[in-house]
Amino acid sequence: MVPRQPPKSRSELICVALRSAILERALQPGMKLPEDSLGERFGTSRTIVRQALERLAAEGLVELRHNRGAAVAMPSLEEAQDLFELRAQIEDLVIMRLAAGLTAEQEAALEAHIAREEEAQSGPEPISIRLATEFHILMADLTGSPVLARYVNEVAYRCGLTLSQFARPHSTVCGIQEHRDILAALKSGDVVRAQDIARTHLEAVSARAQFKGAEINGYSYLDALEPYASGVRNSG
Amino acid sequence: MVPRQPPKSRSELICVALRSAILERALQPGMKLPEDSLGERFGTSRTIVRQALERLAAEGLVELRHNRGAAVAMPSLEEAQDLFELRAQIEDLVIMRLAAGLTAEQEAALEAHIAREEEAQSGPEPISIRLATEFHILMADLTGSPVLARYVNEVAYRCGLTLSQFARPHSTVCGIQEHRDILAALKSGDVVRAQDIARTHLEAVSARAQFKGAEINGYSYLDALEPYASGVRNSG
DNA sequence: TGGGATTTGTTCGTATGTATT
DNA sequence: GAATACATACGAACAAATCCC
Repeated sequence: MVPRQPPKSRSELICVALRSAILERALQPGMKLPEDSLGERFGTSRTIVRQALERLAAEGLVELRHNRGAAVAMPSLEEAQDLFELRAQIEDLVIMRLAAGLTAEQEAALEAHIAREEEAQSGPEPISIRLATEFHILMADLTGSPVLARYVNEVAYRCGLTLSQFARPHSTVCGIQEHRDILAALKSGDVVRAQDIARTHLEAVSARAQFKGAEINGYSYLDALEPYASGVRNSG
Repeated sequence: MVPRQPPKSRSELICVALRSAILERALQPGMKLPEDSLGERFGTSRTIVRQALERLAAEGLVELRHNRGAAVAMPSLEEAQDLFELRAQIEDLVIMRLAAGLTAEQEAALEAHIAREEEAQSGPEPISIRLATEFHILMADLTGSPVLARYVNEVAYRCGLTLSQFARPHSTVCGIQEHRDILAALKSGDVVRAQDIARTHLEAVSARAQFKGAEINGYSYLDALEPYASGVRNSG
């Protein structure tokens, strides 16, 4: 039973790895991303890395300065606020669709994810942070709309990046209970209430964040990247 | 007085050209986009064309099938509806910001655009179609928020693509009067009314569209592309 | 079915541009 | 301020997959 190898290209895998690394704050805003060291680390040539970086730049996670290399994007505070506002607006649509009739499978998927969040609570903090964002991405996926999935995915990742830049080190971004509340509201079928709860949740997340001024330093990103890279190398 | 050469890369210029071509329906959904012929047409190598195609694929305007080349995307009817719904939701934010206090420059810019739409009314239809979409993109630009500008831009272009696939040949997508109404509502400062008008406008556009089944044929895209290509070649 | 032609995926070398001493 | 070191931008060529007859 082959695990249904999805025909993902090598550069897509690198994208996924870098996105996770950014969301888990292993790669912090401002860190440089030279093509050849990444290529060496991921076991591929610069061309592939370049593709990945260009894609991430299109998504707003990476800044690509002409002839000056790539770096993890450093969104401004204004951008951060715009992103959260936009995200709430888009997720309204997601909530609306799910609340209109939550199937058993959808409910099970959301519960399974919350369970994983609970497990991760005792583990390393970056994992919890990533799972918290991915709960929202899962909701978007469950709508079955590629359009919603795509944009929630992108905006949520960018929000995660802004948190990495502006949030205090140990602010509790998680909010597992709030995810449980959202699920309950979805089950109730009350669209407006579900939207309210989700919106309040997002506002709480962004409010918990904006306290620390941006600080960029500490550069040993290559070691920080190792766990993400190995997954790509072993996939040939 | 040098016309301030914008530091746009060659591939970005090709992106812009292809986007315009798609929005003006010179490139229709399903048309193949071979790297070689595009490179020859734009006077550059395949590498650059490839970058542009990858970017357009990330934006959802182009479908990139592994080892099978690129083609203009063929969104499903469901996707089309999702895109218009999402677009209305995002543009709510745009309207909210502009209606909160429209400056003289913003007003002038919108009026100038409407004037151009009026001029184009007697000219070729594809230009009118493009200008109609770009009115919305201009509104997003005028908010000064790169985030809003970016996503309205992308979703609006994708909506234009869906219209190209599903709208009847000579459906009047334009609605210049509706744009005037939006501007008037923005000037009045009544956010809710402005949002209502904009939303109604978008619903009207998408309603005018969904009548024709998708039909793909007629392939002489190389000639159709010439006017877009020349602008790129002359920019070195 | 098979083979040739066409198109894409990838690598690598060179040129160009930027930062640094 | 000039020269050096470094990183990216671009293009030509090779290899692999697909398409078409």
